[in-house]
Amino acid sequence: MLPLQLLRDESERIAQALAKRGLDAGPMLGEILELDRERRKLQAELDETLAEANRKSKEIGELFKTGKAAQAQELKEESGRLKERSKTLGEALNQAAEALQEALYQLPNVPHQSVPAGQDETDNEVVGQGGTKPVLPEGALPHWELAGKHDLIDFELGVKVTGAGFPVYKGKGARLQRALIQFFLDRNTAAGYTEVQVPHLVNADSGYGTGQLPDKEGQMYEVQVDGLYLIPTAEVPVTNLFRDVILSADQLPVCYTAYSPCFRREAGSYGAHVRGLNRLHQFDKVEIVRVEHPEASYKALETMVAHVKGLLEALQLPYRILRLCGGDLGFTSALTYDFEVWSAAQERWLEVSSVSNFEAFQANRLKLRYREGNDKPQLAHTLNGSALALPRVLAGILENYQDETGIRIPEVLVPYTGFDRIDS
RNA sequence: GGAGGAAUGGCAGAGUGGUCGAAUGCGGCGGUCUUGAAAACCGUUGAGGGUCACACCUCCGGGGGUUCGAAUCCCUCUUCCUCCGCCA
Repeated sequence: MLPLQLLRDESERIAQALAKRGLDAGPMLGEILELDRERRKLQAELDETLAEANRKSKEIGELFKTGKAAQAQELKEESGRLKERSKTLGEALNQAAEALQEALYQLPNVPHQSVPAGQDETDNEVVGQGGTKPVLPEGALPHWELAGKHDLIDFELGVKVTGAGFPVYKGKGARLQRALIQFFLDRNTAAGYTEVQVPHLVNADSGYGTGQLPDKEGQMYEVQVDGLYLIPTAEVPVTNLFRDVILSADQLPVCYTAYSPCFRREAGSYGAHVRGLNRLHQFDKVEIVRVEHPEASYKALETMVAHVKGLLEALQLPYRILRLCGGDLGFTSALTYDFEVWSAAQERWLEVSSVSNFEAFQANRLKLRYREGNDKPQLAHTLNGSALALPRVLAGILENYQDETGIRIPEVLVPYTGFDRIDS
């Protein structure tokens, strides 16, 4: 949710920037500003009425004390009329405030100036790459076949226990996955991120805080009886740790990392592109989250990008970095870099990380602020990124590291796995 | 799951119908004193809306109600504590 003050001050600029998303925000902004005026007008009227009623109440108190009951009675009647009026005004105000709130929820974040205009993922801009695509041996296999051949992952068992998209990892497959989690957490904490373990179910307030609600409701699994949602990413609980928080400026930046399973309904996505580990309903991810001073947030974003890059280079996986275009940019993000790993056997790129600056968009919903000295609290900036999402990294390792007889383990992982090859 | 108690400002803790956004202590910030620091003393110190700035309005866990008037009374929800039961 964009800060209202920003819309009042810079609606022209915002409308232009939102055009990069292919959105004609002019009418929406007009409506919002109109609702805002309406709301303030009603608020002023209500305040005036309440002020009057407050004065009357005090007078009545005085009159009773001095024994002038008859006069007090008169004032009571006037007070009653004021009460009626404030009730009506209050209802009108609530309606206006609610309409304003809803309109604000509809408005996505303003793309950063560096965001390229564009329709969809084909317009994303490649801003970096590294590693070399391997030359695979004769008879190389896609990861789901490798996983079956070496008994690393059992997709069918997952179907039996739960359904499609819930794989069962076994033996060295499970071990490799755990090694990756450990490796990522170690690297992240070494880079200054504090490890946290957070709930995997969140309440609706948290969903609103980070922007999953109200619009992306269908993406999350919901536990209706308790009003809870399974997290689609650790971003939700971790960022919500800071809901309704005022930090002092010298506490910034706050850097957290968390491992969690992620649950996504991914309704309507089936077919060849979701085979194997390409797209799952449950997967593991290690996330990094930062709360930053607004002036430092873009520098922090570059730091995060460099860090994620370091992870992929340590694993020696061929990757590329994309700057998302306006059309592909997430609703809550101002600037996003995607990291993709080359899937050698499928011959396609797989997204393994998405690093974003949300500026004050989430902070505004979260009421996450910082205070400089004794100044008024200001909205902080929030950022996050995957570091990294596990299944596609796993897929990349299996495919890229396969040789004639099996699969090698990236050197940096060997201390974590305890084995350096997978052979059957 | 059952029975009781509680929820107030950064923290602790007063306040049981009016002048209470709220005593007091601690903490924070500013100052006096000091070579400097500590101590002591003085001042200041919640958030949101609104305004050029004031005024003014709202907020004492959330929601609803009683009353001219609610932190204070009633209902309800949530959370925490104590006891009992169950349990990884």
